[in-house]
Amino acid sequence: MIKYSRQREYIRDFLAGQKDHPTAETIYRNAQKEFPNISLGTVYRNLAQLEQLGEIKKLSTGQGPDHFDGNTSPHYHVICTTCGSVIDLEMENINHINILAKTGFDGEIEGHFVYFYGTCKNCLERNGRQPSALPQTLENAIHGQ
Amino acid sequence: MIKYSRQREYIRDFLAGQKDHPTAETIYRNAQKEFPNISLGTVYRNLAQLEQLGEIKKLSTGQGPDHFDGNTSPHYHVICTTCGSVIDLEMENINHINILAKTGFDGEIEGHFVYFYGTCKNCLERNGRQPSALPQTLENAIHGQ
DNA sequence: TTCGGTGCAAAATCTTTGCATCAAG
DNA sequence: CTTGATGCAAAGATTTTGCACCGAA
Repeated sequence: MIKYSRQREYIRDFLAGQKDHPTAETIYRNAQKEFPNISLGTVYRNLAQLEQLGEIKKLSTGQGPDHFDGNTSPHYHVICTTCGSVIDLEMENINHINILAKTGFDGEIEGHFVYFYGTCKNCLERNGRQPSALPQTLENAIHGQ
Repeated sequence: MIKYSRQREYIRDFLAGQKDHPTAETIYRNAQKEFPNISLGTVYRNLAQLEQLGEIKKLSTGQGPDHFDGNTSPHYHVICTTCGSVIDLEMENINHINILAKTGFDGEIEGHFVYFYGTCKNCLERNGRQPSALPQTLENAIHGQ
């Protein structure tokens, strides 16, 4: 049985009010303003719990720490390969790809994770719209999973 | 300038011959059969280098260690949420989703990562085709990124 | 000979966990 | 009271790195 905690409420509310997608570390540093003695462990435990409850989503970008999203409605994200930020994407749903996947898989397809890679507006402007400042690593990683 | 190394060649060849997608640890344990003193650091360094060269791909599943794929042709993967294995998927390309993404993003879309989640044939048979043995965590994570 | 690669171990990064104590129910 | 939540610190899991030595070119 789950008990109320001010720390958990803070984390939920903080995430709900953020349009970016902070990491545990960022959430922790903000929470410290209100709870000077809060620990990172508490932040991680609450994030895990909130995710279980379906009140937040964890975004694993495959580079660096996970990010967290207080918006649980279905939507996709772009990871800016220049600055690393994780940005909401308004886009029609693409659940039809599950059906495509099913035809080629001898088992059950239950869902998908999709992350787009690209360059955000800010970074485009800052870099004078160069062809692609992608690290080779990502450049190679991008097509085909 | 890159110099030849037997260790790197072994890793490349090993990956090319695997249809599953081993982790660095698994590659390491296999390499030890041929190079009893090889170190995990060497494995990681060579994997990073091979990825840079575009000769292998890194698959970040968001749970546990990264997996590596010696097949660099465009294709997608299913992660079995029961046994954790990463399985190749034959499926028509879905690059059109980049265009959908572009219309909703004020910046450049350069590519995407897609991972499907589901249950592989083996696990379905082993578990008598239960509705879904998904951990709640994944259940929540699955729809919408 | 030169300089990239290796083995080894230490460190870095990110996340989880044991435990005594605190506080919600 | 009872039991979940917290703070703290230690430990875990994964990956990276410094350094002295080895080996490819």
